[in-house]
Amino acid sequence: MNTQHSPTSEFVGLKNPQHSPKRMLFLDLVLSVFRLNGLLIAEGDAMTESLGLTSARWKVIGVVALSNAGLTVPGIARVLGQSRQAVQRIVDVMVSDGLLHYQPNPKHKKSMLVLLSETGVSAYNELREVQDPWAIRNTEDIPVQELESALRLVRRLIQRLDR
Amino acid sequence: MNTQHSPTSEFVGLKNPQHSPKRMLFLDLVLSVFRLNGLLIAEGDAMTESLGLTSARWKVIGVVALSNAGLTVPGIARVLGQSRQAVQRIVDVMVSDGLLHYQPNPKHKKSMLVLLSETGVSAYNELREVQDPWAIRNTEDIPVQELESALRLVRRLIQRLDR
DNA sequence: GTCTAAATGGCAGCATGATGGCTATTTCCA
DNA sequence: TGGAAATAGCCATCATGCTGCCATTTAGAC
Repeated sequence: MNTQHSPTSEFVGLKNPQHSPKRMLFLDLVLSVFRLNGLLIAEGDAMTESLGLTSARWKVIGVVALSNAGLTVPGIARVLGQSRQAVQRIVDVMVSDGLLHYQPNPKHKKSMLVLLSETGVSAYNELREVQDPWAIRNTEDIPVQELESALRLVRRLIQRLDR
Repeated sequence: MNTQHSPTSEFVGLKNPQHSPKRMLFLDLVLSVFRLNGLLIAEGDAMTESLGLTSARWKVIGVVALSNAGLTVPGIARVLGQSRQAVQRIVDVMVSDGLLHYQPNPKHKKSMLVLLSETGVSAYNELREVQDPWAIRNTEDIPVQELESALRLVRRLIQRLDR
């Protein structure tokens, strides 16, 4: 992705002595999350390219796959914390690509349920076949306890910001 | 932002017993980073709205402010881990908004140095005035040690992915 | 000193996601 | 039950960021 070494947060943070360490720590964390987000998207796109997926799509396919009875578009959006419209666009494309299909929703005349098609199910299986080794590869030298504690902190920040 | 409670990773992860805990933990962390990224951008936009800034712009203004002799556009891009083009667009707009200005670069005929204008300096000061309390507010009940350990993990993942 | 590879600028096109406005449907409560 | 509020679909617009392409400039190897 980068042609050079990128000092990112080492460079951006920790330089101005008039700020409290905690503040710099937090801003450094924020910038690092931005950075990691970008890298994860790039990585996800590259990883799922051969499956005809992208990062945006494996998020959706993952959510749908884990729902038993199907989800509406706004439901997927709520799970992912994204706008209805963004998810609607992705789902429409995925339906026309044959990965998902709509099903009448007994509880709502207009808001259809989204389900995996057969193609979608196999895409999800293939997805897991590349995603699992990727996840393992990226965590093999990181203790579970560290992952758990970082996840807790991230969730804590999410809870705080999501209102 | 969300009209309902958003279960995000609680929902997406931790359901399928055939996966190793570490894998689910990592995927959960990935989805949570996506989520946090979105929330941080929204928060940053709202916070700096009155200053005529956006998240994309305070990233740039922060990097430029911390550089002594100015940086080229590709230099900023390397620090932020973004494409030249994305940064170029933002910088051009910020120059025409009077926040930044270009200065001839003795080392490169075409690649100008980017510096803060006077307006840019005061915007940066105002930025810090809202950003500092925000950072403090969001970390007041979180021990420094937890922030440090999460930052270490995030950076570790960044290093691993950034090649 | 020359020549090749890397870096840069500038252009275009595309993907993702947010927002706002409008209408239709559904839910909730007085 | 009736009406307000929430939810959902749909359309358009904008912001951010990516890639590809090509010409120019710079830097490094020889």
